[in-house]
Amino acid sequence: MLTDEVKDSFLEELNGAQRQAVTSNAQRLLVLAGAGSGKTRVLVQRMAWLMTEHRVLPHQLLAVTFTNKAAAEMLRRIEKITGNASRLWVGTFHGLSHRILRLHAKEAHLPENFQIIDADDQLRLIKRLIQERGWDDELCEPKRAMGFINRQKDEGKRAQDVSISTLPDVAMFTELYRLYEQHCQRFAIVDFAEILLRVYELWRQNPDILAYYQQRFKHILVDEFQDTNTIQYAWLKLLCTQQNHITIVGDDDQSIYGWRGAKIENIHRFHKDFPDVVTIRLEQNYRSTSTILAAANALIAHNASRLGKELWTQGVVGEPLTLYGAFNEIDEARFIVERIRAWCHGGGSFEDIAILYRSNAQSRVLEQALRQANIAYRVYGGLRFFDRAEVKDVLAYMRLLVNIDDDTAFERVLNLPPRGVGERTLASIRELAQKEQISLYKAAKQYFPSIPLGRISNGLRQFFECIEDMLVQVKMLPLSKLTQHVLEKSGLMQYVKTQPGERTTARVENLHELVQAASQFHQSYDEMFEQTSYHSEDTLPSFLSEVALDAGDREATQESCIKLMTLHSAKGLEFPLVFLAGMEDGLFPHHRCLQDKALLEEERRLCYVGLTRAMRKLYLTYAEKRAFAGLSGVNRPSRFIDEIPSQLIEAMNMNAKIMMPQTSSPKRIALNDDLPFRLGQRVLHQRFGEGVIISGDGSGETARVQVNFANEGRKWLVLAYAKLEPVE
DNA sequence: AACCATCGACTTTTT
DNA sequence: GTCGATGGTT
Repeated sequence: MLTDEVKDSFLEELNGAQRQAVTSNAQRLLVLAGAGSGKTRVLVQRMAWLMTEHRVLPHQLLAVTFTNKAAAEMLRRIEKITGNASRLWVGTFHGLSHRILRLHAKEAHLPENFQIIDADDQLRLIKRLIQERGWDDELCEPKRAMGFINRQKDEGKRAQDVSISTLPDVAMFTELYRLYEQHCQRFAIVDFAEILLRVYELWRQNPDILAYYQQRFKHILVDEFQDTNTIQYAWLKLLCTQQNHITIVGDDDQSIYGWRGAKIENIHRFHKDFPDVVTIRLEQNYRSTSTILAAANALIAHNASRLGKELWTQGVVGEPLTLYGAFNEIDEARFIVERIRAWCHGGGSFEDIAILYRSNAQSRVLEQALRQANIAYRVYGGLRFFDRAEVKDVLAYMRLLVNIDDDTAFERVLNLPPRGVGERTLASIRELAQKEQISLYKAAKQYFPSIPLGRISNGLRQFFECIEDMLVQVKMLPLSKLTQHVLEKSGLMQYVKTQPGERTTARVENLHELVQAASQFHQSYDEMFEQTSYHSEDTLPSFLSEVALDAGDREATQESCIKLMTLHSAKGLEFPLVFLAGMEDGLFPHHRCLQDKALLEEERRLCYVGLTRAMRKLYLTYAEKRAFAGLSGVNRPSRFIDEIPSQLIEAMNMNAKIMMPQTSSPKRIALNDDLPFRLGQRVLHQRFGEGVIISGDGSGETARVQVNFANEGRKWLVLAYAKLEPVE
């Protein structure tokens, strides 16, 4: 445990508010932790404090995070302080819920071998169900259907709970939801949202099980509380009793996941549900210069609905923010490269630097410029390891070995590598499966004898032989050997090697990496259960679950390179030098958010997150003209720039004379003050109806605007001819 | 059944 | 500009 010496030293290093938060005896504690205020540290130390001062045992603590990365980091730090955290429950909502489902599979009405499917597989399944139901996927768009189903689940609703609606879409989606529920239940598959909903229902229906967890967890701690959705809140609330304690940590100003169901209101709800909440604000920032904080504070002050919080620092004033208005996106990239060079000339290093942007598509031009300048960079947030197609293919074979009724896995690998069993054959198998109400694999087996000898029958036999051989090997080989075997026996490795394309090497490497991952998992599994598993029967199901719930951030931490990522993925990180690129109305704030006050406030919070990533120096850049999505548009600098006090910003115009072609100067006049139109303006057109101006071009008689019409889509209109009327 | 060309769409992302 | 889906061709 903790020595007194260590204990004293860690309390000494805390400021007043932090110490209060660490040592509070409140039963319901809310810590409003601003960016860079030492939030994780407080959480970790509070847990250490509880374990020492209040003799709370490790297994009586529950710590919930949103990402595996955050959970791993927290665990690492607790272990470092206390030396023993093995029985501590630290994990994501999904990870913890999954653990509970495995422990109580029977009571949760799930078979032991249930498997988790990811969003990709979920979409495939939904597509298939739409087809089977005989609906047109133009009418019943799979993506929207999936969104609907997941939204219902996130709200805690089953198909039967969805209120009857006269809207045709809702009725259709609800019916699909019911079919989807049936399918998943019958074939033992569980999607991400289901994991949480199942545990919630398990607790509701089994008071004894709930009571066990309520009594066991004396202290519950939740990180990033502003990102909880309805079901997560309900999940937590069930665990809370008069006897146990809960600490929630969050920052309403950094809530940027409203679009996927996160509810800031949960913080208010917490106050309502627990009248005795003690609130502590962590407002001292240890990250940024006071100039950067002043900018961030001023920006976020424009949001109406806030709990209120203002960051301050004892640190230096630092340099002003630098604003650069580029002629176009290429010029913007060039400017950034030039500033990176200057930074490194001044003794800075590449790893200090991050370029942040609103949408992934912006990275391309930046990457080009960086490559040209020979600057090492890494783009974050691409496809994650376990999402790579070739990796998922192998995993699909392995999923079939655990659950032969896993239709999604079956469909994925039936003809992979190609063995002559195509769409037609699959359709026949599907038909039989639906008629007999059996899984695709069983249907295929049944269907097989009726096929005339030939290419198709050969291919199918080959497939069966392959699967049956693997089913035997599961009982013989350890996990890594089995993975290797699946790679060879399926012919996937061979196939990937012979496929043309530049990515061949990377794909082969990924497959080797997967064997490596399996081997690692195997080892840690054996360590955990103090045994040696000679075959994969036990380890494979856990491996697959782990893989499904873990994005696999196994990227080698690059040496010295600059980082490119979206503002969303930058949350929680910090960099000495930050560029916020693409500060243009329409891009950031995104044009889809311009109309709606709540959405605009979320964009502003996103900007706040961006600003507060910077420790020492912050650049804001925008491009007057940007080629985006194939067409070029003229943009106004982001309104967020106007919301930062101008004395904090220094405008910089590099080589303005050379780089700005003459055509660029009168451009913005068309959309400026003298005309009744501006970007984001709602307008009415006689024929096309109502729409929103999304960009403009030219001036005077040739001035034209691009309007996004509700019914007609995007159109370019010359102002002189199209009689547009502004709409309030 | 497998491959290639053309068309259109296009925030943000974890589990 | 790039990815994915679709449709026609071999």
